[in-house]
Amino acid sequence: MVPKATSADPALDLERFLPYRLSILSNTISQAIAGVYGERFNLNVTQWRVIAVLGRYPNLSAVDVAERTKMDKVAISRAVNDLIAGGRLDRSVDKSDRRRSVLCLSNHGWDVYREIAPLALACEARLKSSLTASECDALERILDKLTTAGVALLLTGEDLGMQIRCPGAR
Amino acid sequence: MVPKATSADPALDLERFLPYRLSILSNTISQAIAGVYGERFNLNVTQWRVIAVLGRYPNLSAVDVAERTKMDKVAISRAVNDLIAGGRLDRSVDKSDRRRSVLCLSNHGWDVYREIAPLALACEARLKSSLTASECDALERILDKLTTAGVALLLTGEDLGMQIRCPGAR
DNA sequence: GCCATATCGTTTCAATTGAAACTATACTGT
DNA sequence: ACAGTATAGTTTCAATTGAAACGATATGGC
Repeated sequence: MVPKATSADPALDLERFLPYRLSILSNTISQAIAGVYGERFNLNVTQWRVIAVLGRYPNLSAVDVAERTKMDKVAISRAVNDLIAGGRLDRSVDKSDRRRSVLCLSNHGWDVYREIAPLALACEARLKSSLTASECDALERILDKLTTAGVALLLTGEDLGMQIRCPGAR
Repeated sequence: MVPKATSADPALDLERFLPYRLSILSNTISQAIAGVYGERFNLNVTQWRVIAVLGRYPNLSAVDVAERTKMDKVAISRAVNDLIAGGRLDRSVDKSDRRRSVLCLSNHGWDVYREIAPLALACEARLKSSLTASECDALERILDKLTTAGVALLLTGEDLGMQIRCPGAR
């Protein structure tokens, strides 16, 4: 008959679990924004991010874009090729290092950027408008802190179990 | 030329863009936590979530689990079958509706749950420990508000710039 | 009872993904 | 100059994903 939380733990409730809630929130927002530009411009998330970063920082190489967007270089490679095929990106070869390509938005790409960027910012503004000004400030701080803590967890987290739990076990 | 922000927009800077930062944060944390249980228990994210929700709310059907975890029912179906194959889940048929299965953790599944749940909570605690108490409180509120706003954006957001149809299509 | 429609869970299939291998170019030390 | 190593970007291939079709069961209207 539906025991509540069987063992001694402080109840792991998925719907209150921070990592899970962040995942739901992030997916919901990404989907919403993708709905705004996806249909209209036929862009996927990776392609849009490439355009966004090149709109802000032109003349990056593919690896630069991958680092800035924190996305996989294979994904970037494919997105870049699709964008070039769609006439939204121009690629040239770096004179001083012929392995590197130099990417920048074409005129058409700039049109797309100038049309979508305000929409994206409007989405963000609408989300933030649900918060008070001080919550908005807090959010900035919190995101920075959590991201730092998350990266630390990623690097050192493997030994969480040994450190935190079960002195006798394992 | 390297224009800063070409048009009239207040500069869309990906690294400061809320939806993007949430995505990075969520991915970083998910990866970190997956590293904690993935290797040790050979579980993927979906399988772990199924175990988590069944540990908290036993005797759900597969569709119930899908709704609670907000994951795809195909993904749940596969995760459930893998977990049963691994002896971590028991399935029986609902007497009053023979389409429905009734899922609950096996003894082995409970062992896994009791071992991982504290680890997951420890991860969460470590993340939260980077925040002050009041930031922690604020985060709860903010996540609720943003999730609500995000869902609203998902449903109505298409007319942000102009009109686009179809809630739920595609 | 019988038909139409809805739901549960699985299977199929085509698209997406990423790790590893690969090509081409660059750098470093001798 | 050469060998060895490192980096940029692409291709390959196998695993993962999810939309749609599906079989089985259930429910509501008649």
